[in-house]
Amino acid sequence: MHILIVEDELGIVQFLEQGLREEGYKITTANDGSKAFELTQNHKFDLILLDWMIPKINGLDLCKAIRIKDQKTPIIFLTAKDTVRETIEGLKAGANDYIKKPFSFEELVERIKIHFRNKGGSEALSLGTIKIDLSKHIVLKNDEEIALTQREFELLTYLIQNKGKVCTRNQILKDVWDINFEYDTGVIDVFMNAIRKKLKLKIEEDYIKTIRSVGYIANDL
Amino acid sequence: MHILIVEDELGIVQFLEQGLREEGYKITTANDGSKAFELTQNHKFDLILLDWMIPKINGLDLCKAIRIKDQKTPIIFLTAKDTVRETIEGLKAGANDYIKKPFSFEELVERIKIHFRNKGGSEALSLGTIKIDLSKHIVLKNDEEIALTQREFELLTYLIQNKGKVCTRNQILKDVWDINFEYDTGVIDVFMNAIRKKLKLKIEEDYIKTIRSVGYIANDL
DNA sequence: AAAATTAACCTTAAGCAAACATTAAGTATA
DNA sequence: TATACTTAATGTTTGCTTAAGGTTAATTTT
Repeated sequence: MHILIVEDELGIVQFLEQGLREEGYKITTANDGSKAFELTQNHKFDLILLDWMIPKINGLDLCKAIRIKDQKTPIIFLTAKDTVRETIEGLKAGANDYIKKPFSFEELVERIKIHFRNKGGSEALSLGTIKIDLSKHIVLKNDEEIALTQREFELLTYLIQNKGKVCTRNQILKDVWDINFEYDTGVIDVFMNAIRKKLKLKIEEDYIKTIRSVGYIANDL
Repeated sequence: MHILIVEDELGIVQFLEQGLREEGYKITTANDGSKAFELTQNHKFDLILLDWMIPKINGLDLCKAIRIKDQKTPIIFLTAKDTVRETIEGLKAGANDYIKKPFSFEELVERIKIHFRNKGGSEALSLGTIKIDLSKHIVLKNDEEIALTQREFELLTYLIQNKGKVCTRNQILKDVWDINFEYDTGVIDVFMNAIRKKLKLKIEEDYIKTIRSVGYIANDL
């Protein structure tokens, strides 16, 4: 889960960054509005924490600007102003939630979790005619359900989440199997075989391509 | 659509009032139980948001009092995390739903819409031929009443409220048992077994499906 | 350039461990 | 003290991993 923190006060940034890192989130920070906007146009975040008062572009305008292209990513406002009017402005501009300074760290984490809970990973992953619904935990090919085991599901999801990028065998072992050391095993091959078989993907088809002596890559055609 | 907000904390009242006004609802507020009761006797509301802890009359008694004359108007409890267990009392007392603090504004609006969507009585949860009446605390299968214990009821309700979404074992432990740490226990299995047995759900039937090494999912067929 | 060699990958099947189902006994609760 | 909840023990199923043999592709040798 990748969170963007947009805040200019260094103390708060460090506090949030360190704390949220410990919670297991990947963090990127921006200390002014224009830098933040640039980041949002080139990267995908799972959630944005946005201070109301930031240099160059104010939080409200930044929120509106982000929402032009992206209606989905949850935006939570951090603000010292506790007047209701501005809350509403923020919500109208497309923010999803609002938290008043000073806030407890626990409170913030709770709020963040709420937003991830609702999302439930409902973003639909796809690869050609293959669709993955994470919240239902099903895989469809041409709208027909394909039963995969847990590991098969995880591996396929991983490849599709990294669509267009080569996944090396070591990366796969690390991210799917949690094996962080050099280890010669054939599991990946076995599972790739199972996935291709169940999804009826011929090897010469390029949806999932073998990169010999490197790894695998998933690609729409 | 006219909503009554019963809450004593001014900040929350204002936040809710303005936010819901923006959503197009007509809003009336009351900051204590007796004032709220008076309002309900002289006006008709389409929905009531009710804090658990309010001055003069507590939320639970107020709920009961309202239900003497009026069985229809949806009542949603706003409740702090650590009183969820008591909220079940609230549901028995005639509330239709509850929402845990802290909640996101979005989440609240979603819940409100759900109640307006299926208006025409208390919200009936269902799964195939299984029906749950939250206000009566009753489970029916093919119109025949099935006696469930409290925990069984809560677990089944939870699964059906999240129909179509996978409920992980950790989520279930957290939301039904309020166990927020990693803990190896077999309770879930025992209760799933009891529910399936009492409702005569065969494992190979997909109303409640086991997702191995993830959790369970409820589904209409 | 063809054949032989090697290395990486594909495929299959069997053993084994983990996850789940089920039952019963112990513990808490109302 | 009876009912419901939890833990523990046992049985069952599922699927992960290993291992072994077959295939393909790249490299080296002839």
